[in-house]
This record gives sequence, structure tokens and C-alpha cells, in this order.
Amino acid sequence: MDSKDLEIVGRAPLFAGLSSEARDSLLRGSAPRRYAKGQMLFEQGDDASAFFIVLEGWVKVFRTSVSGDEAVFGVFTAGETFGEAAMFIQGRYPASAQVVEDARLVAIHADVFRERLLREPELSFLMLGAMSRHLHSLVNQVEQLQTRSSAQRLAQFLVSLAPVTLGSAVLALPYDKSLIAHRLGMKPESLSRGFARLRSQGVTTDGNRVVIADICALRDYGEFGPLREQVADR
Amino acid sequence: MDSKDLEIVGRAPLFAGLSSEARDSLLRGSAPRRYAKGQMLFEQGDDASAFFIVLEGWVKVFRTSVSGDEAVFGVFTAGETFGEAAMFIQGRYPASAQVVEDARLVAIHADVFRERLLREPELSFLMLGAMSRHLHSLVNQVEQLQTRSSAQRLAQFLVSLAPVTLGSAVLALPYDKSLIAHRLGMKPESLSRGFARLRSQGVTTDGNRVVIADICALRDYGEFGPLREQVADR
DNA sequence: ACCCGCCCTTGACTATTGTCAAACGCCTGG
DNA sequence: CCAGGCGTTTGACAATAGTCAAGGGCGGGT
Repeated sequence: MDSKDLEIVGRAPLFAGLSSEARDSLLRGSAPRRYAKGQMLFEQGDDASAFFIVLEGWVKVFRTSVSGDEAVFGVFTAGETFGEAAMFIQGRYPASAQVVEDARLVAIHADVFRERLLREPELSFLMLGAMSRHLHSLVNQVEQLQTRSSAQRLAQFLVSLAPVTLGSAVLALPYDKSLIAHRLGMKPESLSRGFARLRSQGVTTDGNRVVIADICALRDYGEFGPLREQVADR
Repeated sequence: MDSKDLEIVGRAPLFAGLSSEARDSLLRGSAPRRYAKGQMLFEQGDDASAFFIVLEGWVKVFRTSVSGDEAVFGVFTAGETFGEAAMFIQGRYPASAQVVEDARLVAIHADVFRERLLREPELSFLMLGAMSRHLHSLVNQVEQLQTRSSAQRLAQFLVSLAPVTLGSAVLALPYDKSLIAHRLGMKPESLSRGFARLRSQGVTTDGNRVVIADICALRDYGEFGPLREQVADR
């Protein structure tokens, strides 16, 4: 694991607060591994033997219902961790995880980690912080699903991707549109229509390339809805 | 705090694993208090000075958006805790809490608790378990919102309230229907229509009294949808 | 006992989203 | 260069849920 990787690990809240020795000893014996797009990391119900840190690429955490449709709980990238919670409930993953863009991940083994938690109270503290963040992100997700239209959710998603908070921006969608759709709780067809609707708000798309004319306007749309929706064409 | 109360506290996962001395010392200085229906316990953005254990009654945790509609993240009753996560992120509540049925609660002060966490690793462990549970419940909520119709969500809610897992059951709805509606991510009108739809599945209502003819059938409906939906009337 | 207010229900209509099918473009492999 | 496949888009339609408005029932207060 080179210094670039260590820097990425350091972005994870869980590891940011640790001394570099503590960090090193946690990572010892966990070499980063490459995973190809499509690969399953674990499935709902599996024994929770490890949690993961993403160094590169994208991973989705989701659940597939009996009726076949899937709910996405999170899509994680460099500097983020996932799968921690499973260590504390029954030792089984409550959801599945799959690589959606070629990835490099570090697996931290649960039994090793659990032991250290008992001996290092400040590690528990950091873990509590990490879990609170996940909780918070799910709370936001529930709020969005309950109170926003699909176009509004898309608007908020685009704003969250934008590198700036003001003015205009150009960005590349980080993964497939159909995954974005599921992540936002809608079907791919609805995502397409969402983009069509946002054209009146100054959003244009070309493949995975998105141009936002005015981020503030888009943010307002995401929060308040179509205050002054224009006609679609022109 | 009498022995009945202590027994209720003991039902909370957070406290179940503690020795009775540890439990007592945590509760010391935190007398249970009565709260009337409608009372606000905290509002989104407030300093997170405490978290709560419910001894009796019901409390909803929710968020109100600028546009006025509210998203409910949980409704808690005897033996449940809420508001813990706020202690670990910025020290602010990410949502509001309000008493929805006259309640008795114990408030545990954050600063006291945080100190003890650092000194008692197994307390952190229990806290991690409690947070995992909340996480899990939100994951379920997201899944339900994304993959189930309003009638299916209602069916699952009723099944979760039923005292038995088989055969027929009679139960009383624990709080207002409009709150149930918000909790399930729909409008009160849709809840009414949900009940109407479930009549064909052997569910009858009279005020807050609900009779379920066959819990298994209702559970199937909640999971798989209307396999063999009958005509509504008769 | 009566009135009033609140909650819940119902109806009619609208808006949003899902479903199904077809077509398009892009990329890859032959 | 062409064929096939996949992901995306579009269209027509159906289903689901929200909106608005009216009415009913129950309980509390006078």
C-alpha cells in the first residue's frame, strides 16, 4: 500500500482521527485488491467477515426484493467505508454489495477489528461517528424519497456532484444512468424524463457529460420544486 | 424510578447488556419526566444535549421541509431509545422529535454519556449495536419506500403490529392515522384508500380497531403484492 | 343535549411514475 | 465494415398517489 493509498484511507472519517501507527497496524495484513466491474463483494445474509474501504472505483450497496426490483442504499467511492454496521448485528450483512466501476478496495476483517474496538475506546468513538454519518445519509435518503419528485431528487444529485457551489459547471456522471436511477429510487425511464424536465432549468446532457448553467437555480429547484417552470422545448 | 421502569429500560438493547450497577449509575440524576401529547422534545439543528429512553407513550422523529411536508424517520415507544446519533455528528440533532401520545421519558445527558463511553469500551459496543439497529430500520424504510406500494407498506405495518404471526388478530392502532400515513410515506387520504384496498385481503377497521382475518395472507400481500386481488366490495 | 372542531373518509380530478414496446446510438467482436 | 448487444431514450398507456373539496362521525366543552 503506497502513500497515495494511505492518503485516501485518511479521508475516511473512521481513519482520519487515528494516529498513523494505529492506522498502519489496522491496515497491516490487509492488502488492497482489484475488483472488476460486476463482481459481488457480499450478499445479503452472508456472514459479515469484513468491512471495506474504497481506494478507487465505485461500489453499490443494495437489496433485491423477491419481486425482483432493487433498492440502492448507497454508492461508495474513494475514501469511503461500507459494511461496518453488519459487525454489530447478528454478524450478517443486511444488504448486498457489488462493484459497479472497476475498483480497488481494502478489506478489514471483522474479528480483528472487533478485538481492537474493545481495547481502544477512541476507535469505537470514530466508528460511532462513521455509523452516524451513514445513518444521516439514510435519513436524507428517506426524506428525499418522501418529499421530493423524481426530477427534484435528480437535481439534488447533480448539485451534489458539482465541483462548485455557484455559477455554472460541467461534470461527468460517475456511473451508469440506470444505477443513478435506482440510487434515486426511480426507474431508468423516469431518470431520462427527469433530465428532460431539467432542461428547462438549464441542464443539458450528452452521454455521461452534464452541463449545468446555474447551480443555484438547480439547487432551488431541488428544494422548492418548479417555481417558474418553462415550457420544455425551445 | 421504580422497578417497573427499570425493567422497561432493560428492554433497550443499549442497556440490556449492562450490569445493573452500570445501568443504575448511568440513570442516576436522570429522573423520568412526563410529557404531554404535542410537546416538542427537540428541533432539527438544536444542540444535541441529550438522548432519550421511552418508558411509556409514543414519540415521533421527523423532519419538516421548507415546502411544509414532513418525513417521519421513526416512531418510538417503551423500551426504545432515540437521538443517540446526534452525539457523534457535530452535536446537533439532524431531525426534530415530538411527543405524539402522552409519554414518560428519561433523558440521558450527552456530555456525561460521552465521557463514560471513553472509559467503558463495552458501552461503546452496545451503542454501536443500538446505532446499527437504527441503521437497519432506516434501510428497511428505504427499501419499503422504493419497492412497495402504499397498500403493501400498510400491510407490512399491520403485520408488524400484530401480536401473533399466524392466524387472525385484532389490534388497536397505537397512534393517529395521519401519523401512520406519514410514517409510511403517504398522505392520510392514501392511507384510507390503503385500508379500503386491504379489505379484499381480509382486513376490517373500525376507528383505531383493526381485525386481520389471516396474518399470513396479509404478509404475502405486503411482500408480493396483490396476487389474487378480489373486487373491493362485498 | 347540543354545537363545534378535528380527524378521517370519500369522490372527482390531476400529476407523477411505472410498464411495455420500439427505436436509436454506441461500442465491441467478428 | 458490418452485426449484434446493451444502455438509453421516447412514446403510448396504465396504475398509483397527491390535491382539492365536501361530508360524516366522534368527542369535548358549554
